[in-house]
Amino acid sequence: MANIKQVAKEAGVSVATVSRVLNGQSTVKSKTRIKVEEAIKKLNYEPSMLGRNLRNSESRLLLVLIPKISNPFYLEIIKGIESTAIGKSYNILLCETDSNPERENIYFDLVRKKMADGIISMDPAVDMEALTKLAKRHAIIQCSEYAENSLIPYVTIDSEEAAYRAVKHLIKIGHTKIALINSDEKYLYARQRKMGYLKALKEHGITVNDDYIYHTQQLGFEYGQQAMKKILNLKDRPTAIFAVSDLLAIGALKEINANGLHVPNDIAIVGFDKIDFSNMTHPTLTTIAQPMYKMGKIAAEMLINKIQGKEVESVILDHELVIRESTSG
Amino acid sequence: MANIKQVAKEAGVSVATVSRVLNGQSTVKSKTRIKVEEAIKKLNYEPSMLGRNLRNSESRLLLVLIPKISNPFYLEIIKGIESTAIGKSYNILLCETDSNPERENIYFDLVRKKMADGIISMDPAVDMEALTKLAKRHAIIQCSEYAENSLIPYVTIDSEEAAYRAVKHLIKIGHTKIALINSDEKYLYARQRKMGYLKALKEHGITVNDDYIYHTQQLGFEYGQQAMKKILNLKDRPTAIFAVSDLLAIGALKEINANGLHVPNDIAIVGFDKIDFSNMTHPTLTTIAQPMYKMGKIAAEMLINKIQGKEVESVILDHELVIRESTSG
DNA sequence: TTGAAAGCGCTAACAA
DNA sequence: TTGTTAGCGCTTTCAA
Repeated sequence: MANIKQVAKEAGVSVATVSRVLNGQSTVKSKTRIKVEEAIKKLNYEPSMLGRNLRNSESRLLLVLIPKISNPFYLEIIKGIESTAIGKSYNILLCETDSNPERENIYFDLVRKKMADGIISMDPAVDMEALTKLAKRHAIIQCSEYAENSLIPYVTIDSEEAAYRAVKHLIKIGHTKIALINSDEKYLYARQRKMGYLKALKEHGITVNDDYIYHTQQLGFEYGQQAMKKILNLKDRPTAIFAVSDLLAIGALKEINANGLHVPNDIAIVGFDKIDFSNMTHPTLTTIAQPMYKMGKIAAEMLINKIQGKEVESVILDHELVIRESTSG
Repeated sequence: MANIKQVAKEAGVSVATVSRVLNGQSTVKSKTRIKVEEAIKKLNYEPSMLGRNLRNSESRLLLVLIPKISNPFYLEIIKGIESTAIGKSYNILLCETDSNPERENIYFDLVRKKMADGIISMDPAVDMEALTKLAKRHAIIQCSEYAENSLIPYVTIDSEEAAYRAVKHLIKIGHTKIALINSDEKYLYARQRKMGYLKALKEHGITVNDDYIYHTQQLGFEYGQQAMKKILNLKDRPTAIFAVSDLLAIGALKEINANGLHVPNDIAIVGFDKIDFSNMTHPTLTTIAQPMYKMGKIAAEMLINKIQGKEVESVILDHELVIRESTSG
């Protein structure tokens, strides 16, 4: 395969001139430019990113860390990241961490070894200590998930407020016995969403029933199903469920259906995330919509700015309650 | 950040020796090795892939082309690819083509520009002409989707046989009025699955009813829903549906449920792919399971072999009919 | 407007 | 067992 030297020779110019043409510099006489372009065409030349990247000391690759690629919540965010990245000549490396520090470290290594220029972390289980350390020498942004008091910039929504609105909606339509299917409270978003839940109950004078609060180890249908199984076994069964993720809500819904109960008449459900599938369940799921595409877009812009050495500020985006069949007969 | 030269100086050896230690060559005296390792630790040195990649003329990046990242069918395949790739010190670049030749071309460029060492294509809509041309100079493997008579190696299942079995199952449980929700027949797998459908009907002396055959533009819930809407409007309604993708089947199921009909009593459904969701629907979905993880694993192995200049042979894997509630009262 | 030359960080051939 | 050195393909400084 041809290299820049051969093109230069073919065009009868120096490699510097070829490089200038490649990079669209205006200091090249158009006659020379044409000669070079013809040589490029003739030799079927494609500039190698390997040489360019070494010279520029960059890889033009962005790492995106997610815990589970199977969680559809991340899909739109990733799209937002990618389209922004591509627009600025970056590509993204999608990394599933499985919330496993070892796998995480493999990906961190990619940055340390200059194989990637920066990281967008969406893993709530990320090793914050390691991440913070890495952030001293490398560009890192947190997206959706973040750590309080962290110096790493983030883009997210107000989870507490969103949960508060979701639960308030359930109260407004007449429910007082409202269960919470939460994920592990070691995650900030889980704590925040619980706060919102408690705030709504308190505001309406509803006593908190500890039997109504469940935690799952992971986000996934099965976990929602399991939690719902226990809830259905309660003597004093709740009439509404707030799940902190659509996946959990869908699992819960599945279990309710399987027991011959009716949603929303017997039990109403609210989820969180507005994944595509939440509109395919029977009944469709009331849920909280996050501006996922926008979030991804902003995260990518923040990261690229950071890579370029600019100052970057954290951002909190709006959310929206989407009322569908699972809370309205 | 430290480079190899500084490490060499610190350790009092040459860069060649440092490189040898880095690459685990056994020709280094252990005393020297220790000196070098200490220097590496002291300077917090991380070898740069940029230099190494240029020198080795490789990027150690594999491109994986999929049409839609939102189709869960690809998830397990991707996992299979990635774990195999990581095991051999490759990373993967997941590329959503949207079946758009322009986006495709952006990704092809990555290979041309040596930013990636090879491609696993899973896009049925890929521009085969462009792909074949690219395959002359670069390593390419087709996974799941492939072109007949193409010289590019592939790993896949026997789609016709799988469809045949699915439809035969419906016939065996008593159905004769069986509709087909197919995707666009410009795709090979769509033609093959239709062949299987026809073969099963023919074998049992069932006349083909053209009103029972539908094509969708894309794979997605909505398209299955739309097709089902039309089917439900038929005067002589079928009693069973074979959809060539779980996504279509789930959309169809949604529409049937929404019309107050019962699956499988009123209408039975078989899908294809055994995506996770197919076990979360109400009722759960009978479907064809493909060995997705294995398929991904093999594709990655084939590609890496190809990159290393080895000969590679196409592979056809087994599938399995998974009978669940949507075809058994 | 163009060219010569240095150098990004690494590996490997060759020599010692 | 180790060192010297060329060179992978590119960009950019400096000089002309």
